[in-house]
Amino acid sequence: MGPRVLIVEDEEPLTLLLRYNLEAEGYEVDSVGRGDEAEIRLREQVPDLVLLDWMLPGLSGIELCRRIRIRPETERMPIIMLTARGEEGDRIRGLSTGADDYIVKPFSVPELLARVRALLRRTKPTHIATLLTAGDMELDRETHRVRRSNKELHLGPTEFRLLEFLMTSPGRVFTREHLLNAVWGHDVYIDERTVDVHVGRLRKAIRISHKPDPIRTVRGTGYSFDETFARDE
Amino acid sequence: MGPRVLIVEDEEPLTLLLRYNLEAEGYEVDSVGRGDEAEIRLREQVPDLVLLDWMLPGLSGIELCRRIRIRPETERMPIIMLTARGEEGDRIRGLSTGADDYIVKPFSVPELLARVRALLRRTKPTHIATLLTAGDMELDRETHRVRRSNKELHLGPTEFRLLEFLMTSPGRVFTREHLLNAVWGHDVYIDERTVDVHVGRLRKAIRISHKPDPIRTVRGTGYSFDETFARDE
DNA sequence: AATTGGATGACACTCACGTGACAACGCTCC
DNA sequence: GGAGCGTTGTCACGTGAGTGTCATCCAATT
Repeated sequence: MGPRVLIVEDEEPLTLLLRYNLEAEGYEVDSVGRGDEAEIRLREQVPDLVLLDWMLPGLSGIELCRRIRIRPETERMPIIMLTARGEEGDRIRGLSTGADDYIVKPFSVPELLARVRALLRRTKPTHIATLLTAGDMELDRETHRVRRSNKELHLGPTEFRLLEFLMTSPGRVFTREHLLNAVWGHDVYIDERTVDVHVGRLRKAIRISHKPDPIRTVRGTGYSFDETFARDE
Repeated sequence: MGPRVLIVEDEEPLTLLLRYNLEAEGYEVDSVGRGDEAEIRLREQVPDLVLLDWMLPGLSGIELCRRIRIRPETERMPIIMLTARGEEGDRIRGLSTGADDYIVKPFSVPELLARVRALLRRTKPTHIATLLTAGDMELDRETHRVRRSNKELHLGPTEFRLLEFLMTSPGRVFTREHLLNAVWGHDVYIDERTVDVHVGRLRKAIRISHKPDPIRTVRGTGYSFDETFARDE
């Protein structure tokens, strides 16, 4: 059983997105929509990490954070704050209240997952795959390096996250909408065709002469990392 | 007993189409035609998912959605909005009063079912078949791949949906009208003969020498995926 | 044989995807 | 500060796969 994560967030779609991706990574996910509910839940069970929204009904994130730190059982439990853009000043207050990390909405899924992993590595050194590999491709989350046939490749940040996300579910086809949510952020307004462009750039970046293209276009639907790619080697 | 789905839709034929196909997938289906009725029904029983039309008599979909999110019992219940073309796009996503997903009419049945499955996978991880298989044929919904005798086949989007739909109810005969509704969309105006052409293309695409044709023509009625096909192997 | 309904090849047309170009932005380094 | 560089989102354009319709041919049914 993986590490337990509690999501405290009132925005339902965001909660689902997070839950889905965390579970896909092997976490045990629980979630509540209100600050006071969260407090009760935390009395029942202490998770390994909490994702805490800044603005909450019932009990504000910052206040909840303070209370968590007071109780001895939850004193050292890692907390990641989710803050909306524009609350810049609040960041510092959030951290000073005792959050271990914060992340600004909108954020990409890989970015969040990276922070979760980073925090859990400190407290719960359960081994979580840091190296994604398929065929002659290798993606190291920790060092942010991508190799193909032991040749180092240069990818932009977005291309890296895109490849990272695709490689976590080889074979699975994602719509452009899904990719925008996962790679760019959960409520950014970006043209869907932009995904095409980045896929194109990614393809170009990982292209090696006489080697097959690992990214598959599914006409009318979206893209996927070709799961047969490794076998074709 | 499968997951329970509530349909809130005033267009009777569409309701029937949805009910029919959802039940074929093993869902427990209930339906109401008015927004205010839906609210009452939801007080009696909370389903696992709601399909909600945007425009409704009695109480608009958007208002109903808001109210659903207010009540604690239905706060986290997945909602899929059915919207007419023209109100589409990011507006709804932005305006979204809490729907988890939306789908634009006209939509195909496989498309809708895919979204229903996706949402229920998160909240109710009851195992739902992602792989359709019959004889030497294999259709993977997740990777969008079709194999026959372990040989990868190439199908266009429409052919894929057509085969997917036929394979979910092996042996059952569908009229052209039914197929148009299910595969193309519930109110597209397309010549019925077009179905013939696509069936022909599908047949050609899945043809392998000396293997039987899995698609059966029922003269005067329509087509079906041959349920004896698997046994003929 | 006549009639009805289905199969199929041809064709025009649409539309989704790939790609190069470009402006805006944020960096770093003088 | 300003110049240079890399990255990003959008657009325009070209191309080819996919789609719908039709005419013709073929098979089944009467």
